[in-house]
Amino acid sequence: MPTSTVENYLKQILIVSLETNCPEVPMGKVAQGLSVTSGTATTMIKNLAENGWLHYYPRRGVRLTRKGKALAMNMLRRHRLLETFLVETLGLDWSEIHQEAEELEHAISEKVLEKLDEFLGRPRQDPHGHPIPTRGGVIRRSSTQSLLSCKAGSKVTIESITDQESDFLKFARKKQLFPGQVVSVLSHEKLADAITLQVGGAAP
Amino acid sequence: MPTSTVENYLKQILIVSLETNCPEVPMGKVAQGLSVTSGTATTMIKNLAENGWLHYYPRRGVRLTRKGKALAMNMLRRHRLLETFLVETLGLDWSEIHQEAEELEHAISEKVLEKLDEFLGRPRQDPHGHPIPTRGGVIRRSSTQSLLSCKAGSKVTIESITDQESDFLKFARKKQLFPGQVVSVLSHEKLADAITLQVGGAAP
DNA sequence: ATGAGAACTTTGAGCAATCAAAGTATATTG
DNA sequence: CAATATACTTTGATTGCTCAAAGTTCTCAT
Repeated sequence: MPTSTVENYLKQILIVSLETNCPEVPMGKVAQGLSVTSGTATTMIKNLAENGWLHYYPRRGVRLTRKGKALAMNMLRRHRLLETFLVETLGLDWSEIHQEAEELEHAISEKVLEKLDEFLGRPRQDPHGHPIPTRGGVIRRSSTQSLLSCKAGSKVTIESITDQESDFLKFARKKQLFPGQVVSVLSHEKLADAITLQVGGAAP
Repeated sequence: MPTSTVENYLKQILIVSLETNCPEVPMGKVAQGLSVTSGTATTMIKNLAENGWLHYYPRRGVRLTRKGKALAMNMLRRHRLLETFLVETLGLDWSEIHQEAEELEHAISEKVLEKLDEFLGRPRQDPHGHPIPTRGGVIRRSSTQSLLSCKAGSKVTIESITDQESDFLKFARKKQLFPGQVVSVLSHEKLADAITLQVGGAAP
């Protein structure tokens, strides 16, 4: 039985590799994403490599094995199903579910998870718009692109919100930025790493 | 924040003190109930005493402080609400919910617990017939007595099933022993620590 | 009241996860 | 190419929880 620490490391690595579209993840991203010192990450990663969860390429990074990826996908499934449950069934706020699911995902058994999936009607997406992996660990590759890479003047539909930070989510909700919403890209401020949007279907 | 180990120790002590109707619980019961060696229990208990969760009377036992009892009651509430959810909402089997709730109870936040309570319609009892403590930590003192203490010939209603062991619960269900069921006590076999029952409302 | 056994405590050790700080390799840049 | 900055690893220590085994205290029956 992997500890919940193991589960967290593997999930974090999977998330980064999905985000960057690259299976090899640098140590820095691991440590940062888990809020541990880089020394801690190195020690832990060597341990995970010894147990066959991933390959470790010193000073380069880390890559999940088949076994490691399977577990990480399962964690993502747990997390996203739980988030769906918390919003759909219990009516919790969009901005507060991430932390809750983060805890529960380590405690829920496969059996309860399946019942929950059934109860929720086997949803495909979580409340953020992210795809929920199947029991077999398959995830629908989404063809989304970052808003930052959309040309000024284009009109797009928000598919998902990647940032899970509570304050950002509150901001997003206040500005009516959620999955399904249509926005127009007015202009880019490359220097400020920002863009200006117009929300809703109206022309710019 | 208490660790889940702390939560488990306190809950176990509360359960024994409720069962025996005595606030002071001997070390042996603690170690046994948690499946740890007696040495481990001693070490841990001293630590809990230092942190104000309980009073420790060496070679005599242990007694929860107000603070300790509050947390323990809260754990019982979590456990029983979760069991109710697992049976009522997800349709899990009576005999398998204890272990599931045992894990989840440490991961669920106060906020989610309240939403769950609301969702379930603020139930008073769990599927075993045990009372669910209120948010304030109050428990309805049940006036039940053990079947073993019922006179032969008497006819009683089962209020709750105390033993949570999965095999016993399967047996109980097969024999139709569940909360609400009416049984007649036919005879006592004191030596075998057993009784003979007739199930259902029919006269003996 | 004493000696055996039960119940409990102490001691020494290990494991998993963490940090701070010192050390090493690699990349960047003048 | 050398100097420096960045990224990563090593080392030594700590914390929380656990066990096995040795030691202590208490109880109770003879």
